[in-house]
Amino acid sequence: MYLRGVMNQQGQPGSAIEETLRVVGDRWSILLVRAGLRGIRRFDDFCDDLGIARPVLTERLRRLVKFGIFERVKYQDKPVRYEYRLTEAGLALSPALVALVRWSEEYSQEATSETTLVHAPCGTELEQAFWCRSCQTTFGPHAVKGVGVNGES
Amino acid sequence: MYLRGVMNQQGQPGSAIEETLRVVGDRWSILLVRAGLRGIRRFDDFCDDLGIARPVLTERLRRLVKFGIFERVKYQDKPVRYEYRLTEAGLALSPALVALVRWSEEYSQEATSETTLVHAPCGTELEQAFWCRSCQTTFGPHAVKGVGVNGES
DNA sequence: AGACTGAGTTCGAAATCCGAACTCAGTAGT
DNA sequence: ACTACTGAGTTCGGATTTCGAACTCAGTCT
Repeated sequence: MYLRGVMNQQGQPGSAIEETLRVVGDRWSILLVRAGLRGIRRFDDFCDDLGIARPVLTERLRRLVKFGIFERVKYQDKPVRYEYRLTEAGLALSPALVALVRWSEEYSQEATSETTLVHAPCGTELEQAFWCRSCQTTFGPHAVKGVGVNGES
Repeated sequence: MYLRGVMNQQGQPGSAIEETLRVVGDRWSILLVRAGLRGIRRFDDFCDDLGIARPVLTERLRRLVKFGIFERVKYQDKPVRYEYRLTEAGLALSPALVALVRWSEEYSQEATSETTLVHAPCGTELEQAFWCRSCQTTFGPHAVKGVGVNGES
């Protein structure tokens, strides 16, 4: 029997990830965060780099600002100009981004990637793992339980 | 000066994550993977659990199967019925999912989450970290360099 | 004056999303 | 034999999003 009772109807508050994915779960937002991490800050640069349509970029940036992932900062006065910078919260998305990049490299077809992810101090390619404080070990995804709310695996 | 030359035009192959996000970067796909991890396998159960519209679910599942994240498995004959199971590749998305869940808990408003993510063997709440083999240390997102392609940070 | 820059808006066409109702094969109950 | 039900979809029309291309607007540069 499959648990039918987990229930997640439309009207309900929904779990945290659901809300998060309503903000960040589209084709562009994650890419915008990645661009932000690569040092891109200006409207036209986001536009050129991602090939995103301008009206969509406008809307996305507004939303990401609203949810505290980017902030809109004035960087000159004469003609008043703004740029978009990742906030602390935005930076904190990098583990998710890294996990996606890793996955892409490993499983995506046409992965012509020369991507490298390195530990900045030493330059070694990094591993992503979970860390259990009490066991003092790192471990992979298979030993994780309870992904999400009410998670019976 | 901002690097204008990173270039990622529309027609181009695009980096691996871009392709990945074209598959998985929408409001539902990640949620479907999460549901899969929670043990949900059948069409109607996905439907009820997520509140996703049926035609959209059909299309999403088809796409995820096509990209090797789910597989469509016949589980009975008499009336022939199929269910959807996460593949190895699908399971491998869990680090990304976990990272998102963690982020959601920490930064999303209205985070009424009672989510817990634990190390299955011991039940301790888990940390997510990067692991540098040569330094033998774990470290956080700030010490990561080169997120994505051509990444100058 | 004329061209350019950066950050957007406005437009109409095309693609997606949605809920509700329908299909279709088989099973279970009366 | 008739009815109801199940599971995995499909069909429908309408609402929403997305798109590219062209436009705006303030200020600067030549």
